Amino acid sequence: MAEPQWLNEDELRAWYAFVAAGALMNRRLDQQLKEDVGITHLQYEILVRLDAAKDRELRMSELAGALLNSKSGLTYQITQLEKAGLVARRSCASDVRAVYAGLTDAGRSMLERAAPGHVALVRELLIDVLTPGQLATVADGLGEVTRRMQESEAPR
Amino acid sequence: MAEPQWLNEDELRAWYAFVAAGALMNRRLDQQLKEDVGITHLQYEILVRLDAAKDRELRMSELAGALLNSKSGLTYQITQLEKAGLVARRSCASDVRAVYAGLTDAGRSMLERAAPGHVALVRELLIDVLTPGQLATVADGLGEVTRRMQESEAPR
DNA sequence: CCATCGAGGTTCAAATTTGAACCTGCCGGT
DNA sequence: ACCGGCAGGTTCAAATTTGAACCTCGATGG
Repeated sequence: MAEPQWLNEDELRAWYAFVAAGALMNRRLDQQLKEDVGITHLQYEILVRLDAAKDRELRMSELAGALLNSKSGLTYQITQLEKAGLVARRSCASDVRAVYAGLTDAGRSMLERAAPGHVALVRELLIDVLTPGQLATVADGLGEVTRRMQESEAPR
Repeated sequence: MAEPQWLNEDELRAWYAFVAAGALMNRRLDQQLKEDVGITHLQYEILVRLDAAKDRELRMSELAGALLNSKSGLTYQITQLEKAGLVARRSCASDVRAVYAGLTDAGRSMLERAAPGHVALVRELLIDVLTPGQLATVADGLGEVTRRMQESEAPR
């Protein structure tokens, strides 16, 4: 069998830059959102998806698909958000099993308060650091990376 | 005050590609390493750093700096790795407070077993999906992003 | 119509992560 | 030599995450 194909120096640089940037970015965003408005990055993302959805609501499974965590994790987070009054569960008429999570007015207002600071930080930490060309490359390259991973997703 | 500067379409694409790729990648690597050799990606990274270090050992604080998690998180992981016999703690002669974590022979052997599959997956999911040019851009761009975040690290 | 399979969510226990104390012991200033 | 501050790690409780088991239905093929 062939020797494993180790990463050369450039590949290693790219790999570590990718991993480190992701981790640091997440930490920063979490921190800022927490001290700014008291929610985590994950919760913020949930609110964003709901806000963007038709009627500002989505089924749990749709949310779980868009986000990247497990079903039970989503159940937990939605419960938290519901306790905080930012989201409300509603059962589905046509399918008794299904559950919709909908953004409440408080949730919408939270989003409005959180978004400016969040976006500004994303801009400061990522967008503004890259040239437009680099940004496009990242979008294309990592977009393709993402697409492939989603396709080959081991169906759990 | 100025309207918050929202992200345009390209910026949004880049941002989401970046976030999604990071999350999916981590999930995949964790899965593979776990079912392959029974360690997490984080633990793998710890072993790698130790292996690369002089005398195959590092102080806890050095490790914590290289990795991206909290001090207590590292204590926990090192304890786990020590239970598994992959790492050994050793106290420092010159500074009683300091603790060294060193790779054991079992740890080295684990790394040798884990690395080929891990590297192959990184290659398959990221490296081989990008063109050399894209790879270089990612290394440069995200490298700079990482550097800036580390510099401006709010000293905790 | 009936048995099954599988989808949609939740629950539960176990593993992990985090942040805030908390100990010790190094160090600089007085 | 003595004190206050801080660096290096650990501990502890609380929050989160994960995966497996479970429950309830909807859809499908006989």
